[in-house]
Amino acid sequence: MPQANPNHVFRALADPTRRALFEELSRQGPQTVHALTRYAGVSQPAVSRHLTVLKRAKLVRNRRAGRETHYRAQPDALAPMVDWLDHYGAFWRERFDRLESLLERMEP
Amino acid sequence: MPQANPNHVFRALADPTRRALFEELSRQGPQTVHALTRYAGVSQPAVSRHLTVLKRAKLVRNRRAGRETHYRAQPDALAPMVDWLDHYGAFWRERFDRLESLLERMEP
DNA sequence: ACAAACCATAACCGTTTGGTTATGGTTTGT
DNA sequence: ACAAACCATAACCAAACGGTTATGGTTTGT
Repeated sequence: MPQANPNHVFRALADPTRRALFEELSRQGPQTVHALTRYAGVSQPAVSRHLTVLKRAKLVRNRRAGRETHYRAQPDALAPMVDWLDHYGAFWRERFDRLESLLERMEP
Repeated sequence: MPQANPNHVFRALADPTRRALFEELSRQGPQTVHALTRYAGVSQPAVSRHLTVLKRAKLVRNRRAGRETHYRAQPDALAPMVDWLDHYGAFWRERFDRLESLLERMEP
């Protein structure tokens, strides 16, 4: 499974409304566009286009079911961002390395 | 030390040129605007403004030394992004939880 | 069969963004 | 003292963004 363009991921999550949509899908599970529209506080077309952007970043998947479309979060698409932080965020790297070294001492 | 606005962090890192600047500072250490301009491939004023955006997100700090300004990466400002991923990225959370549970079994 | 519900796309609009050149202030080197 | 170097800010511009209303295509319910 080819990783999504990191650029797409970073760009998609730069907008607070899109982050909120992704968060909602992560917490509450799959939902229709209608439900997400009620949640988001912007118009339905706006939600649709935000979802399109998230989809291009592979952060969500959709499944058509009759007249409604169900969207679900695809959290493993965050991998490029995690990798980036892993690489360039010393704060994070430290925290991770500490655990990993413990892990290695545990299972040599 | 109050965490930077998560919005600022996400927005700042959404631009590839700004990410490149932050990466360069992370890898090579502090550098002047001049050096960063040679690296970035855009004009000096453009670099200056990108650095201002990164600074608002607290991702970089600057120190004036005579006529030059030295910028350095401030990786712990990535914390809001790490926290967010920790919360909403199942992929990531799994990886982390697995290590943490091992850690707990080690040090009860 | 028909009206209503659901969703995506189009068309439009003001604002933000990311780039440029121009300029000016401070500091350095000669 | 003066020219050059370094940097930030201003002014400007095209493109991208995020929102809206309008519209049309499917699907559902009566």
